[in-house]
Amino acid sequence: MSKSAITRQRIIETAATLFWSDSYHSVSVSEIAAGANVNKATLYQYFSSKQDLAVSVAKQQRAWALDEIFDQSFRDETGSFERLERIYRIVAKNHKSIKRRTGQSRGCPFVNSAMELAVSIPEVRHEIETTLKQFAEYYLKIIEPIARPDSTRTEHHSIAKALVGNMNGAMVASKIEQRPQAILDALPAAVSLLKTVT
Amino acid sequence: MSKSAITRQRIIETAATLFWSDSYHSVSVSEIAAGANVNKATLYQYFSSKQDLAVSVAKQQRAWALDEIFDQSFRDETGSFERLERIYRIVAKNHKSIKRRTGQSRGCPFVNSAMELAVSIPEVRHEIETTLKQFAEYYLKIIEPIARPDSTRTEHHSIAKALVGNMNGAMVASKIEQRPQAILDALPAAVSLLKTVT
Amino acid sequence: MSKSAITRQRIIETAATLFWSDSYHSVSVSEIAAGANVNKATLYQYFSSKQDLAVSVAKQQRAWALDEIFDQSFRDETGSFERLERIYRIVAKNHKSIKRRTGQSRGCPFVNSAMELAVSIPEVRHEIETTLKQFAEYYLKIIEPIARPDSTRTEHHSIAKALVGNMNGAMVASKIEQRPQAILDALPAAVSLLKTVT
Amino acid sequence: MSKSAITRQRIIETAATLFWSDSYHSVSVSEIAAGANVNKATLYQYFSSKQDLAVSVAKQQRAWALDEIFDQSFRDETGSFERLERIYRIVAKNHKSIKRRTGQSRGCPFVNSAMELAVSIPEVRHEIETTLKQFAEYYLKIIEPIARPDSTRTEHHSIAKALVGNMNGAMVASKIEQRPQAILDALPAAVSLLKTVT
DNA sequence: GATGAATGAGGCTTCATTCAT
DNA sequence: CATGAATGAAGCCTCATTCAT
Repeated sequence: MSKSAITRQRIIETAATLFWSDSYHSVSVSEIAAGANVNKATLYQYFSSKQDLAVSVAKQQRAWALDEIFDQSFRDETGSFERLERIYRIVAKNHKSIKRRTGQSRGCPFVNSAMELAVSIPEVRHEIETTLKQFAEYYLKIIEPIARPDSTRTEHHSIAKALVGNMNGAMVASKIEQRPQAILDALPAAVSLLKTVT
Repeated sequence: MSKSAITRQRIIETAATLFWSDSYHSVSVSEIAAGANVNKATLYQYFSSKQDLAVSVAKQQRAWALDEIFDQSFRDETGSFERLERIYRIVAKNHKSIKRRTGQSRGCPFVNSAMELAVSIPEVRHEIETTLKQFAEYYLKIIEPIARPDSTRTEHHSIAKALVGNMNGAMVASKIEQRPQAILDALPAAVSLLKTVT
Repeated sequence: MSKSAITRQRIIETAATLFWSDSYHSVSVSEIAAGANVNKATLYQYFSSKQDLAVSVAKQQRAWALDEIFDQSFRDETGSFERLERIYRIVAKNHKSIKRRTGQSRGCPFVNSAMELAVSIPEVRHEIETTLKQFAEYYLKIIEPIARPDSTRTEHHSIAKALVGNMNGAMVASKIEQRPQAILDALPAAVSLLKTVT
Repeated sequence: MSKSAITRQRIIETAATLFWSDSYHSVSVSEIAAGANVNKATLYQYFSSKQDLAVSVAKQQRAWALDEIFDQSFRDETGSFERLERIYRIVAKNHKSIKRRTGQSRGCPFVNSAMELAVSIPEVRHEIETTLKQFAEYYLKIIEPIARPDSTRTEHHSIAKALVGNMNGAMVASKIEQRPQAILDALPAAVSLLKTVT
């Protein structure tokens, strides 16, 4: 990775962390630059605006989530229910660790950003829509192997979306109640949704 | 209602609308004052700060939601499944109408505010936590009449929370996909969750 | 005293206290009104402006100082040196008591107001100039009985002014060092100044 | 001096002049920025707040006073009485010149600021306390060479403080009477105070 | 005479962004 | 490519004051 690319990456990581720790608007460009150890003007050589940076953050976070949550959960040859459970366990573990470290239950970076920025930065909304679609693809791969033979692709899609929704709802609860355990609490509902196609 | 109370109410309503139409940070106090036809200084005689106003908005929105969604859905003597369905229908109808009028699918005001403000205005987070708890109470009243006799209160609570989560997930989807229909799409999952206790 | 006069007096007293406790600009008309238990609009029926109130306060404080400090010190038939000493003792006692009660060494209300307002409210400066002139009159009455026969009225006036200056300097020190004792510390210099005409 | 340092200095000088010409509260940050030919935001890159600026002004003014008044008066090898006189002459000349130029007798910047800000900006009070202590050191250096051999250090300190007080009282008079001559009027008292230790 | 309600103007501060080296 | 320095615009909030009853 070139020095440029490393700097760029550092800025994105810093911004991602700061945005997630509170919100897009509560973090200033100055703070991001300071956190990434770059001059503010330098930051603007990598990103044309704060909004642009937010879009890049959203993209980067998608890559992270796919890698660290979904690919992880699909790594071994295991059954669908186990995969589903793994997803929830990884996420919950992550959030519990953050809570331990920072005292905060931060919720889902995608949901957070989308709720705050959907209107004012449509591109962020679009990126997150794409992200959630990709999450749904993974859920489809969980559903299909165990689906009743007579079940339709449409049904599968609905369940996949319901599973995305279930997770998002859980993340919302986790943030509102400041209780990462809320994520695991939502696992049974996910399981029972999955069962409806079997 | 006294003149004071009317003015105060007008400010809250304006703020609620504006916050919901984009976000807390994207709306300035000046805009709220202008929208409510009061001088900025007048606004500050009713609310000690913008944050304080956000808290009042959160409280007011709770009252509205309970009145217009949950109480509405419980008005007639009907079955649990119908009540559940009504909740989703009222919400979906509302959001579709807003979309028609404004072009926007705004999502849930509680989820929106909570995601943006949970960290920086803890009192808003707290109010919304309370709100969702009260929503869960209504779901409990839907669950209990039809629950298996051997089902426990703990189970009921879990389902109630899952239903709140399902709705919140649906609202998130509705906002991210800009598609109020997402709310109705989530009804089957809600129904199937409810069935798990019957 | 009529009810009106009482209210007016209460406003002046409140304002005097508040101005003295910090400064003219650090106290708002709202605070004064609240402190005096009157509506802000009522306050404006008694005083045409905050500046006008400041002028009235300056006048009132003159009356108090003459009564409680100078007339007190001249009450009994005693010698000049004792009278001089009494002035310093009364003032010091006062300021020590305030310090005990509030933790603050507030300095001289005349010097404070004059330094802050001389430019922007010339009438306040003028009132305070008059006040200090009247103080000098009292010092003259201390000087004359003991002055060398060959000393001139001009000399007496100079000493009187020096005594006023000595007290003001002491009040400044008392405020800057937050130490009311500074007032008594200045007594020897006053005495030695007085001795120069004997 | 770096460009930064020059800008910073320019802001301090402008603020010092403006504060002195009326008062801290009567001057807005906008006016200071305009006077220093910088954007308001630039000012805030050099000073974290208006209060912070006031503290820096107080420090700068100390340096000026020590340089231009006390060090000047001590420059040549002369006697104590001459040095004392020089201090008063320099100050008086200064104030007369300002009065000629601006029509105002502004008084002492330290006393002015202290009286206005002692309560609300304790750090300003502290800086000015330090300043006056350093002035007293100079007076000590005037006292010691001519003090009676049997006089004590404590006495010397008292006289030094009395001289500071005498000057401050003179500055107060100069401002209240709008008459810089009041400064020179106070010289005889200073001299006679000095003589008390000889 | 008293007061609840309202307000224009302006306060301090911070923002995202750009210039010039 | 990096950065020290600068900035227009806008943020939230408070002020002294007045209106209308």
